[in-house]
Amino acid sequence: MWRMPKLADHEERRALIVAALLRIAASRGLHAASMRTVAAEAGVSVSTVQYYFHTKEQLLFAGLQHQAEAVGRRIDAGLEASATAGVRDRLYAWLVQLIPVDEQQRASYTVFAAYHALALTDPALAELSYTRGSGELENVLRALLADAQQAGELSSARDVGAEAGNLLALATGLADSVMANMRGAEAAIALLHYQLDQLFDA
Amino acid sequence: MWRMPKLADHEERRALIVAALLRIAASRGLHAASMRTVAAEAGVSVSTVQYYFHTKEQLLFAGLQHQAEAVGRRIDAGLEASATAGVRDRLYAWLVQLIPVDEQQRASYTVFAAYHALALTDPALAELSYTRGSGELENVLRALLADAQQAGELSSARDVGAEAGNLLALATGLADSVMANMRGAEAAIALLHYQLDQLFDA
DNA sequence: GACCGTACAGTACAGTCGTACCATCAAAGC
DNA sequence: GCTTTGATGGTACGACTGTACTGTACGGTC
Repeated sequence: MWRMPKLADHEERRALIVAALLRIAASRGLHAASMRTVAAEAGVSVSTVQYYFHTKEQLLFAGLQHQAEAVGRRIDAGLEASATAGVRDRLYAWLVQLIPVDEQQRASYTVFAAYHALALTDPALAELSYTRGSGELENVLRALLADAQQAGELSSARDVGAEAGNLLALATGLADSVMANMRGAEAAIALLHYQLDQLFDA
Repeated sequence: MWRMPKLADHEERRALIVAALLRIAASRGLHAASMRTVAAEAGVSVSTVQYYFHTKEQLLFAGLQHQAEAVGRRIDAGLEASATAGVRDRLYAWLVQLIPVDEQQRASYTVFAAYHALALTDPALAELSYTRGSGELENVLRALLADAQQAGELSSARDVGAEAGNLLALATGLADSVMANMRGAEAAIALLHYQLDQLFDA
């Protein structure tokens, strides 16, 4: 039996365990993520999970934090990849990251939905998930729209604040509809394109 | 001690227990709804809950069904109340029902979110919640928009199918943002009005 | 008035939960 | 080489879970 080197990398071990937690949450639901199932999925003992996350609450918090950071990174990456494009395309590149197109993004959304539901009845979780950067997303959109307006791409009659809020809500709602199997991801993306056309062509 | 009359009204007793389940789900979360807590909340014994819902799964299903019917009734009522108004106002009356404005609607949304999250990892629940009337909502919207187009209230350049989908997604996303404390219900309603203005004034 | 089915209450059981505790084993410091 | 300490496994405990089983009081039927 191979043994861990003595002074373990705490960051790495915590990441290993959190990854196991998120895999279980995505496949079997957050309610199925117990100390024992997470430990088994990570290939360690329950004591090891306890060692790095003293209580289950801390483990759950770490899972949410990890998830939020991963989503944030993905969105930023999408925006940077289109840094040289026009504002409309940059807006699209940003918003389309919210639509679950592949299995990984569906898994990500599933975990997020579970935490979201939990936060609605758990004040501690709510604070962790909402105060942290929920309004930031809208600010990024607002800045992009303001750029478009200054560049003359967007009619000055539009309210950038309202448009930013509505675009974010639209993308969120479309993501919901895809997860609920109301339509495919391609259909949701087509609807997103349609809305951006209405916004920029008028 | 007062006793139940012998031949009990099954509909009524089931409704009593389901109501207790939904109260717990809204206040403490669906994970806190066990056979014992539901029984205690309903003021009956665990055996009584078992008697009317043989398994916990059946109880959960009944809870979702009850919730879906309640929401459906509320939306229909909002639409009927504005039956004599113009299409734009009817559209608004319909969509605004999705925004959680009072504590009861917040509770309703909390329960729905919990079931939604559960359904993402439970095929049986998913079938019950999605195949049943998720596309119907969009059809109602589409019909309203088609009416508006025929009446000349809405530009014929608009794609009623896309607009219906996007309006529903927008309302869903706005409801999300209100629940996440990103903004108040009034702000969400203002955004909804803004979008309808864009749709009908252009 | 005997009998049967309905509508409960109480309880027991096997399993899982989070967590606390103890043992161990390898590396580091002296 | 011995001791200390970081990292881990194993296990036990009390609480809680869903469900099965048993008992029993009442209403309706004959």
